[in-house]
Amino acid sequence: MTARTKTAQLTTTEAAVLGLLSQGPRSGYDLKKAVELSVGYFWGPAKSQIYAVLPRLVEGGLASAKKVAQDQRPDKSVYRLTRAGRAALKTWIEETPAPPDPDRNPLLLKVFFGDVASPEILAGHIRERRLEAEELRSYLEELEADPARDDLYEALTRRWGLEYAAAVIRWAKRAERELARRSLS
Amino acid sequence: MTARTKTAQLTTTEAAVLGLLSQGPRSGYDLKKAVELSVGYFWGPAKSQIYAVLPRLVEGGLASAKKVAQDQRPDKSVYRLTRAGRAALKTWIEETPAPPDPDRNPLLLKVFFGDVASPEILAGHIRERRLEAEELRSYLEELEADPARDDLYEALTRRWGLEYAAAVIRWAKRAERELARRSLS
DNA sequence: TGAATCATGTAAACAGTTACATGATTGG
DNA sequence: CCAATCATGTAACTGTTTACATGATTCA
Repeated sequence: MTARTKTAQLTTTEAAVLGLLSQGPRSGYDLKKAVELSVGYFWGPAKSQIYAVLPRLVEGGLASAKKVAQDQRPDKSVYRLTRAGRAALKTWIEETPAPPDPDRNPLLLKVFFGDVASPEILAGHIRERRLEAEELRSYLEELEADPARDDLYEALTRRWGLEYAAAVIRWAKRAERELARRSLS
Repeated sequence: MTARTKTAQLTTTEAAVLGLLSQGPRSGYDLKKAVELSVGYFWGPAKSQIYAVLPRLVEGGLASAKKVAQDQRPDKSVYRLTRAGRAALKTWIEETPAPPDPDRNPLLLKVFFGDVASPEILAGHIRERRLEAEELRSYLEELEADPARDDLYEALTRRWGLEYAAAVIRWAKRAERELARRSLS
């Protein structure tokens, strides 16, 4: 009675890996790269976890592994999505409830208790967050210009990123201004 | 050589609890309530964790505990921020780097791999996220109307919430529209 | 020569959640 | 009478991260 992995639902990272495998077979190493280039800004697991997840998927029949010998490169294992894997991904997308958002936001916690600290330093943290958002924005705008990427679902995620970045930037600018005023008085 | 807790830096939940204690002494139970009414929408630890954190803070000298006997109510322990606690909170706010944002967003992962699933169901998930955001918005707008709450730092966090909610709503409306179109074809 | 890339993993720790446990008092 | 509130905690688990480990090859 080795029933177990059967209906056990996926972790988010497992789902992310299945999702990436749905775009084609990849090794753990490839997956790590693929994460950085696509879902990285809203889902970025450590590489050790990718390697931990893969055998679990194989065990559950959601992916298959094939050892590929290479010369002048270390051997690698290439993983491929199975039909069961695709079905599991579909179920995860459709049925697993996504936790409500906004979730945990440590920066906001700093702001909320900001009167305990120096307004200048706090403004510095906010400024850094704004710079990050500005970088994200230009990265996403570059992607947007690329005509190879006009898939609806990619566009939707990208536009969330842009919407989010715009919100951060607008908020941060105002907050920086007001904290600067507070510093003076 | 029992050096240990000294410079060990705070977890985010510890910082959150110290922050709430900076507003006055409270019991674990009070803290749980206070979380819900203030930082709850961007930091909401389980009550079991609040109870776990409190003795740790006392051990580290960041808070002090006093048992209060009550009649017709269970006894309680009331915690008070110490001077060291306030200093630790300040250090956390000023020096602990906040992880970059956007962070983990499972809904976005669903959208990104959306072509594996049904557009109607996906649109449903997005709609739910929008409804959550609309609720958050009206909650925060209510707070904004309350003249007792015109503290700068509270206002800054509240405005982030409003900015965020607006971004979600705008994004979701468009996404829902486009997915509906996709469903038809 | 030395850093970066390719390639895979293990071990230990960590922050946090869920479920479980108990029991009195108040208010509808 | 029953649900909610008051009040505190433990035990088990989960998902994830960080640090450690190894070693070949390519390129500046």
